[in-house]
Amino acid sequence: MNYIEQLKAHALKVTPQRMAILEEIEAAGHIDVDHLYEILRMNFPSISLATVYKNVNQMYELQILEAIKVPNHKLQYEITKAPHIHLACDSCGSVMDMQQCIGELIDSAESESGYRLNHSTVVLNGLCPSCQKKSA
Amino acid sequence: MNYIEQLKAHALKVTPQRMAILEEIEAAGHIDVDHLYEILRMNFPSISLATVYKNVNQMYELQILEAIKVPNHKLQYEITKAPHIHLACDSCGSVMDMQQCIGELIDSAESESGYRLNHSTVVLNGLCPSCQKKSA
DNA sequence: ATCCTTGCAAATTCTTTGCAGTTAA
DNA sequence: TTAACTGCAAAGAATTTGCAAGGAT
Repeated sequence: MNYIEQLKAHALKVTPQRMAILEEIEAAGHIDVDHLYEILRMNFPSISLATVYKNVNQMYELQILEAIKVPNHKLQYEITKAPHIHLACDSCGSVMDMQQCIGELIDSAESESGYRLNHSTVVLNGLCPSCQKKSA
Repeated sequence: MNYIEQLKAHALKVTPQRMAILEEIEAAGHIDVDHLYEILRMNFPSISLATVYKNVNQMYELQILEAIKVPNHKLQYEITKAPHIHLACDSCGSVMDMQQCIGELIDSAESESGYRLNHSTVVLNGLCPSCQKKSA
């Protein structure tokens, strides 16, 4: 999808910093602020950490981004896409996306609760195949 | 359920501080570290913030607690119970539990992915009934 | 032209750590 | 008894803020 449209739709100006942030998060899949900053600096030496924070927070609040917490790891951000499931490894901290329809779940929760729901974060934690081998 | 048993099962000593932390989290339902500390101090003036952090982190890693992130609010902790759904209000930050079976979801995700899953955090975000009225 | 955004540095807030004394098992 | 736990204070991280200069619309 087009980030430019998305930014404009939220009345955010299309700056090179914002585009770079979105592109790097997209490329990384799931990433925390520190790591994102380190990567951005490679192609964008002048960017400041404060700018990364301001933008990530702002876009998170606008639901352009979502956040996933795994024990022992910092909050990881990703581009908001269709509702899906995250598989998170408690050992290495990696997060994998899984396409599976959770629309029904959301619909039934909404009608039962009276909440007006608009986004979701579903994280299933455990050990990824690779970490299972290591601990075996 | 019995916290004493649970602590012993994880080789954690049963201290008054730990019991108080668990009891206050239970009573609050969902609470962040700061707020928890403030409440604990009322009945436990000598408790230190460092102790709260150490214990919450430790119990989170052991999955005695789980964590929920809502935009604009600090991480909130709760006692780990049977897998269930959290309804979180992005406006007031409140979190409500909803008993609904997500065992199937977990089982199918596990068999499809090769992950060994052992806990889950399902958060559906939106506006609670009360905040819907305010914004109407 | 205007308002938003950036980058810097400082301030603040949050979290962890080391250690000596205390306590649960 | 002894290994774990607590509280304190200090250190260290993480995050936010104020403001002047620059940039997008």
